[in-house]
Amino acid sequence: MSDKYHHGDLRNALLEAVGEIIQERGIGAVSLREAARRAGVSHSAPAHHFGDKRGMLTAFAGRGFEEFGQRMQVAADEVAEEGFQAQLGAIGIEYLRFAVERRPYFEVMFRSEMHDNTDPDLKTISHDSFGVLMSVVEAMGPEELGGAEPMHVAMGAWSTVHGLATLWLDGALSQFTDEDLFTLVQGVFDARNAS
Amino acid sequence: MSDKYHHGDLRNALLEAVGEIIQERGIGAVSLREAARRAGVSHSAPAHHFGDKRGMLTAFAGRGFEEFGQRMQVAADEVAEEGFQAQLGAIGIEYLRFAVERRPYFEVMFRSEMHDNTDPDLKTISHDSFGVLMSVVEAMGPEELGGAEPMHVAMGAWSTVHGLATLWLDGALSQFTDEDLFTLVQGVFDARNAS
DNA sequence: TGTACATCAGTGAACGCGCGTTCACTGATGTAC
DNA sequence: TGTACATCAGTGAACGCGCGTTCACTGATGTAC
Repeated sequence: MSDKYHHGDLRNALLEAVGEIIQERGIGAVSLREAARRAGVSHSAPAHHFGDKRGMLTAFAGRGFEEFGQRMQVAADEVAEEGFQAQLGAIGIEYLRFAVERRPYFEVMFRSEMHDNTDPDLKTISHDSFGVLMSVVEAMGPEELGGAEPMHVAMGAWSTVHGLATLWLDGALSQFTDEDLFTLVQGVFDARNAS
Repeated sequence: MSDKYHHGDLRNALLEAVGEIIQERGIGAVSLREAARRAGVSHSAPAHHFGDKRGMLTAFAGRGFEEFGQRMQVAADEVAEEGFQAQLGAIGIEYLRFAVERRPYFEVMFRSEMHDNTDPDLKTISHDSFGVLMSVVEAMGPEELGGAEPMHVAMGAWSTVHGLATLWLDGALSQFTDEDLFTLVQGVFDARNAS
């Protein structure tokens, strides 16, 4: 299949290649030419599918948000009967897990100078992801919220796990091992509920 | 002074230039040549002071951590008599303020692939910055900690403000205005203490 | 006070590199008849 | 079943660009005597 003139699934192959490049050499190493090289195709082929470099990364971010949103939803649903606190915790853990397991997606998704964040599809899907968290928080009653604004509770949860994820990915937590990270987040959550 | 052969303060001028570049065109636009251009000096001059590009950014990060650490310390000291919770809050607010006001520093400091994070000076000074937060938390008694580990309390505070800062800088909170950000963080803190 | 000399800071030409983008092209595929 | 033709996917040469790094150099400064 590799010596066919038509690749057959080049768009997907290129996006896979982007993920590999980021995983192996970091986000700065992404280029149309390198993606083409990895997909075994001429350097000008990517422009056919994505227009330009930004287009390629926008498509990549879209893929990421799709998987991300699904995972958030599944995580929230799985513990739906254990209460809202359990849902918040499950979403948080899954958020971190995604950041670690799917680092290339995570980085492109949240670095808006890399993609076209005015793209309507991307706006829709990223907004939907946040909606999973918001709908959990909005379903909470005043007693569970402790009288706080739903938005503040949601932002508090989001920023905490996002902060842990970015600190981890940026190497600021190099003192901890990979497994420590998840006991750490559990400890952070517990410390919060205790105070 | 601009037509002198010796600049007199080129090292500083180059680091200033790096800050301007990031502020205006983003971290991806930093280059030795552009920094030299802005400092009004030949393109090969920066190598004299920093060795290579990574060296220049390492020096830049060092400067950032220096100012950062001082600001954290001042913020903590100013409200030292109002109790530990006030100190945590003041550090958090100052953290965000630094991220917004000194964005170029913040970005290079926390993106470890940009600089040489094995540099001993940098390790020392960044470790010291974290020490400001840790020493506040470690001075808290069991009653203020609510029985939680000091490290977990510290990481919770750090990751929350760091998450807010990075989400803000990356444009994920574009729904909020610049001022909203600080009322938001206050709301997040309050929501936490309420629950 | 003057002179010789070492040291330091900055120059400018040159190199090779990988990149994004454009464009006329060609090979393969599918569809209409 | 065969043929003509349109459409689509990928090619490869070419362009101009900014970059990091090297290196022999030159101009300015400071110090010893």
